[in-house]
Amino acid sequence: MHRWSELFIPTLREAPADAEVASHKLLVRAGYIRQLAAGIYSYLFLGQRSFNKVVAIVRQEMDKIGQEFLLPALHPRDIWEASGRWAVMGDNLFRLKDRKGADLCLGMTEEEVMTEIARKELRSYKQLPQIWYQIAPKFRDEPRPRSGLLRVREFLMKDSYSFDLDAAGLDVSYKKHYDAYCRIFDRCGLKYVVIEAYSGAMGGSESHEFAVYSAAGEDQVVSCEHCHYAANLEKATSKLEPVEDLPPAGDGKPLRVHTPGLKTIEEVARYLGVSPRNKIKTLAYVSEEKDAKSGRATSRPIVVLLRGDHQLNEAKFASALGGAPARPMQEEEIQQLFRSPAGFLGPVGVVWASSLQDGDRPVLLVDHALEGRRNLISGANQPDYHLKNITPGRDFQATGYADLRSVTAGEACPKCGCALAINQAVEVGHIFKLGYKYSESMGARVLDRNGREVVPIMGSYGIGIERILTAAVEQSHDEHGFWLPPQIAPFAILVTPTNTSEERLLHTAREVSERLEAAGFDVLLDDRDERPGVKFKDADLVGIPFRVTVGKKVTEGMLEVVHRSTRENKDVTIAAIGEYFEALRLAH
RNA sequence: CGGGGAGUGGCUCAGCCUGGUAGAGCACCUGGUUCGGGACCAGGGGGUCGGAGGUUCAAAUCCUCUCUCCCCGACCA
Repeated sequence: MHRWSELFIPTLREAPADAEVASHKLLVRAGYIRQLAAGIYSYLFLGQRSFNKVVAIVRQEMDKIGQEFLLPALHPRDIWEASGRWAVMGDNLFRLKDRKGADLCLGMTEEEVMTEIARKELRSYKQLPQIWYQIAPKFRDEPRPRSGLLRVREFLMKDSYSFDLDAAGLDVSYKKHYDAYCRIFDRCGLKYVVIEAYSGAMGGSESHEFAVYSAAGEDQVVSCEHCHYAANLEKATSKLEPVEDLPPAGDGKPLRVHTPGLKTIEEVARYLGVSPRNKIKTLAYVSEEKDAKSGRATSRPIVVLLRGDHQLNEAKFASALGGAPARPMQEEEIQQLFRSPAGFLGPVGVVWASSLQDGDRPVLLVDHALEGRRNLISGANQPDYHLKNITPGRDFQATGYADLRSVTAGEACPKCGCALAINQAVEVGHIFKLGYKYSESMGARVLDRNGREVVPIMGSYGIGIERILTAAVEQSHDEHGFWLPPQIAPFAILVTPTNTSEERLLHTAREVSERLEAAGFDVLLDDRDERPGVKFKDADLVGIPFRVTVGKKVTEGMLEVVHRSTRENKDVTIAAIGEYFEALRLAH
């Protein structure tokens, strides 16, 4: 049994000035964590104890589907070169040199190391499938660490990797992870949602994210209240209401109209008496790529067309470009391509690339919402003029059509048509079907049944351990403190004698603590010589879900059990205290 | 990296504008009283005012540079 009087639990009456988010303030106040530097935290006794419980749950569930490894955090440069990510990861990768001047980095994920093992060791289809996982620190030099433990530079991650012979095998490994993740987050007491997600820098096809709704979260989750549709904003789509096209003006061919000084969509639409929905929004970007062999940087104009009232989604844009980074065009570049200043740009009069491979011409990507539309209005590539009667496919030829716009709240669900909502959430887990990206680039091969060499297909799967705790605090707190689910709380029960100088109270509290502990509960005895008010305030703060108050009623053989979440207060006899918690445990 | 804010005992902050003695509350130590929602009395310890340079008889305060942290944007577990 742990006695508070002997422990280091530095609770704070006030939140540190640099904390903004509830979980950050409370975890510091409760003595769980202390900050060492931006995005770098020490976990103190209560924090580490809670982490250990989370880790134990994760490990138990992962052991049902995979095998635990422990990989190094220090990686040699060459494996990251092999995967191509030494260059791709840029400043996010912590890099360092050893005494001989050799380049090393700190692992931000471990696809490279796992694939390296697979490459060297896996020889036959008979060895597949494999699921390998670890629970180990990861390092990312985040551009901006944030919100306490929500976005940090060193964190504990459960990362796992699956190797299968074919896509059907990957489906099975993926499903195993999906189910294991559900069990993990259920056991951790989180109220989470599973959403369709964007694969991002990881590459790959299918991807799901496990998210916990919280205003502190950085994820935008689009969800339907009616059906179960839920997706990351970077991935979400919606059904659009049909838009009535304008009737052709004049002879129906592109018609120049004078729009003096009117640059924005809104201004032009109002001036011409039409809706922004009948306008084309023209956005100009440049993608810059370094040729891997020559090292020469090549840049290429990328122009995006959207419906006038729509917003470009950067993630969708990036994936339409195959992940190549793009930056907004500068004024001179715009002049060069369109021969017109920004504000009057349009697709007509430029010869666009017929495909992304058609490298000499500028690329024109058009959002699906413009497909099949007629008689739209765009800039005329001439100062103070716009064009009417623009019909895609007739007046200009796009390089390609893609889903490029961001969904907005209130649009119709793509599955059932009901209104979509957008909410903030914390991403606690993410699963990816990676495909062949790493196994191919790093040269992993096995022989199949027919003795032919095949490349194994991979999946990769992550859980942020800190984020489980953070999300749990975010979802269950008030101005006095927080309460964790007993499974992940540092202690399940706090026994509080109101006055330790009264021998009888202290004695009873000890005895009750011992009995509860013998019954298998994690018990903390607050035997500090403090006034009851101080102990109650601390009890409310530190995340322990149940409190047993040992006070005056002891003379009548009674204790009080306080449920932190509801603040319910129940009298229980000393004799029955064990059964009381036993019954609660059964209820869980 | 762009934009905004902040660095003063352990914590939260005042003092800075208008240069001259470093302050409050909480926390801490000793003694006493007190004991069901952050007690009271008495005494006490603790601060290179983020760092460097400059102006001045004199700098927490004015000037220059710099470091760190937080918040808003582009990234992710």
